[in-house]
Amino acid sequence: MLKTEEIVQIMSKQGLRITDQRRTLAKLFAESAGYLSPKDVYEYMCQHYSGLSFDTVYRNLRVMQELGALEQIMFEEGVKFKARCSEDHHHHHLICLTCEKTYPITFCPMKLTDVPDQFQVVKHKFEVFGYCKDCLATEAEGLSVPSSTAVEISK
Amino acid sequence: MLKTEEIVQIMSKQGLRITDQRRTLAKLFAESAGYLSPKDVYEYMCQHYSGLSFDTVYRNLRVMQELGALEQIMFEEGVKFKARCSEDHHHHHLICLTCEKTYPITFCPMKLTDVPDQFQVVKHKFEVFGYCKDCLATEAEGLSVPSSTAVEISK
DNA sequence: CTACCTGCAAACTTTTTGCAGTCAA
DNA sequence: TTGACTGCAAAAAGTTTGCAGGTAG
Repeated sequence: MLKTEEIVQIMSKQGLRITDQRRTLAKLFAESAGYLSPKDVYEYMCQHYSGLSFDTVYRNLRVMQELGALEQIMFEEGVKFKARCSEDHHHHHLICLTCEKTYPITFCPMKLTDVPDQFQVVKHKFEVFGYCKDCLATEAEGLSVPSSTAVEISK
Repeated sequence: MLKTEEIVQIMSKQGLRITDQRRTLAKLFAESAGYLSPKDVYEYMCQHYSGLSFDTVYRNLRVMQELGALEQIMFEEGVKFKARCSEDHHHHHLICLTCEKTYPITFCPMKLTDVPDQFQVVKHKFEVFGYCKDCLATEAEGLSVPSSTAVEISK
């Protein structure tokens, strides 16, 4: 996953101004293991910026995604974002259903897939969902609090 | 893909009343090769029922999905629906980006995937996107009209 | 200094809910 | 006949846009 400074660099190099808010956004995503919904982001950012408005969050999420700093994924519950993977080689993900943290899978099934009759492949998606070791352990302990996707970040 | 009567049966057996509108819905999905958004469905149904309201479409889509007659998938552009696959064995899909028609892939990569360290797999998704033979042919002919997802259905 | 960024307000899209009349079984 | 289904209206939720003042570079 990208580090705070890498995300800031991406924005800076593309001509974006690095405001306090955008730096905090970069830090939030750099230190979040899982996916964040616009609402998650808004609620987190509100703790640091009192007069924050939802539209600015949307604008920044969109810009950061268009610049390639963030990845956008559709879940059943709606859109979510996380920092782009820093690994440059093609890979897939295991995704924990509890904490939404992702783990890389190097294996790509595409090479082994028999594509029928003149179908021209453009892209593919291979995602594995389940429960990660940590969340299973937490559950086993009988703790009712799942590890949250939100993170504590010192501003 | 399920046939009209199969969809109607599913609804009927679960205690739903088979209204004219629901039968038409069943027929629409049975004869549609691709995915349909709520809007697509609404616009199609409007041609047959003048006073149709959007909320009824939503209600019926939700009910049919909960009964297992329809599959619901999130695309970048939003939710879409199509009739459940009638094949009973596990499979995946090639999805055409133009007409959104799907083609089955029997190969499942899950068996070959090395899952790390105590990750408990619950489900997986493997989808291949591209252009199908028909749409490629249409494009090659220089025709600007992509084969629509909507279908002509005699009421 | 200047163009970009932000908050505010409002519009817009998508989806859900309550209610009363209508209709399938 | 009766409970489920539908249309209408309105609300709720999610997202986008225009504008005027503020700020990074």
